[in-house]
Amino acid sequence: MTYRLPSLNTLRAFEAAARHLSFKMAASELGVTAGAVSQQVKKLERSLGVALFRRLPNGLLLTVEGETYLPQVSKVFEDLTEATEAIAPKINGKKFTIGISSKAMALLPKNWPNHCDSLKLYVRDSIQTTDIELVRSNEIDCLIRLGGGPYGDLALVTIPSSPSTKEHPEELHFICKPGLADCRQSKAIIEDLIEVVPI
Amino acid sequence: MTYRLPSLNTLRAFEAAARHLSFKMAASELGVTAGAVSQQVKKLERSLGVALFRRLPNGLLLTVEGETYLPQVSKVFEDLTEATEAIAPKINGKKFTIGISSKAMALLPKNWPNHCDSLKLYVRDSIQTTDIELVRSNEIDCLIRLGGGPYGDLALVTIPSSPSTKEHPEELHFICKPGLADCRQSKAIIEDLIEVVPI
DNA sequence: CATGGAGACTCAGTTTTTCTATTCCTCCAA
DNA sequence: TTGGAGGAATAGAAAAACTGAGTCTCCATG
Repeated sequence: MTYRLPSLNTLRAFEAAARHLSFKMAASELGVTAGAVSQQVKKLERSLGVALFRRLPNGLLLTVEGETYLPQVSKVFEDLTEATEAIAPKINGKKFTIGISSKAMALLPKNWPNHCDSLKLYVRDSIQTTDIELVRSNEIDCLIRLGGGPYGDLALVTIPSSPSTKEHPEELHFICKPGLADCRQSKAIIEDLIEVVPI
Repeated sequence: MTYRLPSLNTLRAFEAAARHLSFKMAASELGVTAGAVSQQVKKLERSLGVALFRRLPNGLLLTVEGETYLPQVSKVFEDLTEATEAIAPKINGKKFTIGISSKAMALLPKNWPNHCDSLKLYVRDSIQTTDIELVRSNEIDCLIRLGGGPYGDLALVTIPSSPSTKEHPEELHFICKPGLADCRQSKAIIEDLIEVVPI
């Protein structure tokens, strides 16, 4: 069976843009510029012969076709993610790697994190402050540390914790590339941290 | 939700190669060279960190992972094809376009083909013999004519019919690009022709 | 044993695609 | 009216994909 399909990579641009209803946000998720997303979506629309977005002055809206297409494309990506993770020991060259500072580690239960295997996590502890560079260079996927910043264009999720005084807010920071902020692993880790960190 | 996926276009190479258990045949289906397929598959395997094929001296075999992966990837392509055809008035710029010569048309029932809408067929009749060039240039997707040839690297399916004498074998020829030979539309048309042509 | 064919691999070089960076435009809100 | 936000368009740069030629191994044939 041969399939007549649009260029599959343009579908990623569409899916992200449709989810966010914004080329800019989709671009940030995918780690490219908004122009690139715009071009990819346009290419897809041209090859399908149908408009997927309505470009309004104040943002994007899906057309009927886009509205129909989006959930199906998302579903396909979910299925594919699941199938891929089931057979692949590493995606993009490695497991999801967590860098964590000693101080942050001390705040967490001894056996944290619990779900290393099922989520394919790999923990590198005793990461130094300067190591947000490791995030930028893709050496690690995310960094968990106490406070600090700024982190430039990296995504930051703050997990509140006590005892924290105004002077020394001991908040955990979860830092990663924007495109990874809400992938399965990130979300699982963040949820877990919220649960596990002493309030 | 962000998805950590391999390059989607490498999946097409894998899927075709796995279905045929041959890089060469996959290449022909995709309209590229075998080297290109080999490289794409290798890239996929590297990014997943797992071998999908066992390269035996006398051909290819899937590994356990490949065996697991194939049906899921195929399923995804099917779903995507369906979703895409549902919203797209044209894939790759147009409906599936049939060119048909006057003589061939005369051989067929008046209202042929019946399934134009559901299969998104578009029929251009009175095509000339020389118009296999229209197939090469993607102007039409397939050509239906009486006998003739040779067609070079194009795919040919012969539909036998009578009355045909040794001297003037009135066989219908279905000609298309190799990559389109067994797509949904081609298969439906060919089946239909076999049914409809007087024996 | 040659020997020739088939199919996969490699690698350099080219072509094609994709991305960036900049500039422009429109709309909206202050 | 002005500034900001977001999308569109463009040229040029960067990256990815493809080709084509040569190599290798295995197998079938004579």
